[in-house]
Amino acid sequence: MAVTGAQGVSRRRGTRAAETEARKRRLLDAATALAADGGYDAVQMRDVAARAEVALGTLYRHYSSKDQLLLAALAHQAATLRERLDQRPARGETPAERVADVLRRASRALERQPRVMRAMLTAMSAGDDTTASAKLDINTTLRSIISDAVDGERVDNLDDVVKVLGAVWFAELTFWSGGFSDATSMSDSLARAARLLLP
Amino acid sequence: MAVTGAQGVSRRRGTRAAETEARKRRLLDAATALAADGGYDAVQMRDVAARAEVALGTLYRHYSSKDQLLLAALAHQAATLRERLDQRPARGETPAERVADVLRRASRALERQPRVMRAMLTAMSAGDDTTASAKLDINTTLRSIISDAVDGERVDNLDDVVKVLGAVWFAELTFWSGGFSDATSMSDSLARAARLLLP
DNA sequence: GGCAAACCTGCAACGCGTTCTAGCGCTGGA
DNA sequence: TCCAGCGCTAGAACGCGTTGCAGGTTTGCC
Repeated sequence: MAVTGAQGVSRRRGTRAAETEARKRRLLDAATALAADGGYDAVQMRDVAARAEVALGTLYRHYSSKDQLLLAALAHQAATLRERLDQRPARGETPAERVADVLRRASRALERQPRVMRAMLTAMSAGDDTTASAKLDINTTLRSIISDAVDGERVDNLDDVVKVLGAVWFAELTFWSGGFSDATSMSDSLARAARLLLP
Repeated sequence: MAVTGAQGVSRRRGTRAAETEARKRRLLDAATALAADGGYDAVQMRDVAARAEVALGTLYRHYSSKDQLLLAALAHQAATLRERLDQRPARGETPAERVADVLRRASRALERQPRVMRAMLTAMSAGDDTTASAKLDINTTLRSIISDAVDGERVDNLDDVVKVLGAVWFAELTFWSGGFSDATSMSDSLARAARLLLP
């Protein structure tokens, strides 16, 4: 009687490794769905596991903490964003305009699912050492999005500029997620910063 | 027998209101001391209360959550920093140099008690709505420190520049506290940002 | 076929933030 | 002078992240 649920269901579905992948996917989906409803607090590990039809221990086998779980989901979102932006490159004459355009589009995506992103950002800014590499990864993706938008033109100190813009982006996201600043003023700040730093 | 501890001790110390203030102070001190030893995790509400010789309920009466407590401690530190900087104004010929100088000094202070500041930053970036005003407050103090350093000189878009520098500062602090970037590279990034943005 | 290792499941248990209860003493106003 | 109410204390209790345990099943290697 012990083993019925997931394994029974997926008995004929594929290889063991594929099932494991599917389980991890379900876990990320479940976390995202719960975050969409009630934000960070609503992402409760027992619920995530239940919704993904997976045992709690298995959840912890794949994602060693709640923050790791949410960061993995965030990394997935960031990658998706990057792909979408790759397909429709930024518009604008100058680098500053293009960067502002990209960041504005990104902000628009946030507004659609504010709770989700807030939950993930909460995980992002938790000061846990063990999540450092996940965070670095996400940060790299964000920077690459910016530097793609600058594109073509030669810009002095490009790396530094991108770093500063990445920092501003991150800070604005955190402020927004902390509740004092709406998405509009977030885009505005980013656009202003881009104008200050880029031709 | 129930009421002996704190009240007994402070029986002759002062007015009721003064005792309350003293208790709040002890709570902040206890939180800071525990943070100095073991960081965020070591700041356990029961321990804070015990060390301050105050009942747990009283701790919660004054600071309605662990994050509020740490943010109050952080606000106190920020105010102290500001005073110290007021007494010894920033050095440097240009605004950029002065800003870099101030931020470097601030970073130095962090290195002295890294765990404390990391614990407080963890609280700062937790996405809790109820702490928004405390965070805003701290942010205002940090910005005022920057804009004092720019001083005198007329700078275009001063407000925007200060906002960007504040954002970079915050982001760098978070990265540092997250474990990937040491205090030195934090000052460097800040100096570079100042140079990009200021004459 | 046999066996160890890797994965899962269900479930109990622990730690710590937070809340709640009951009771006591001081203080300020009627 | 008496009493309402606030601020405090001790301590129990609740919720949720996290860990541990005792099985079962699958897979890869001999």
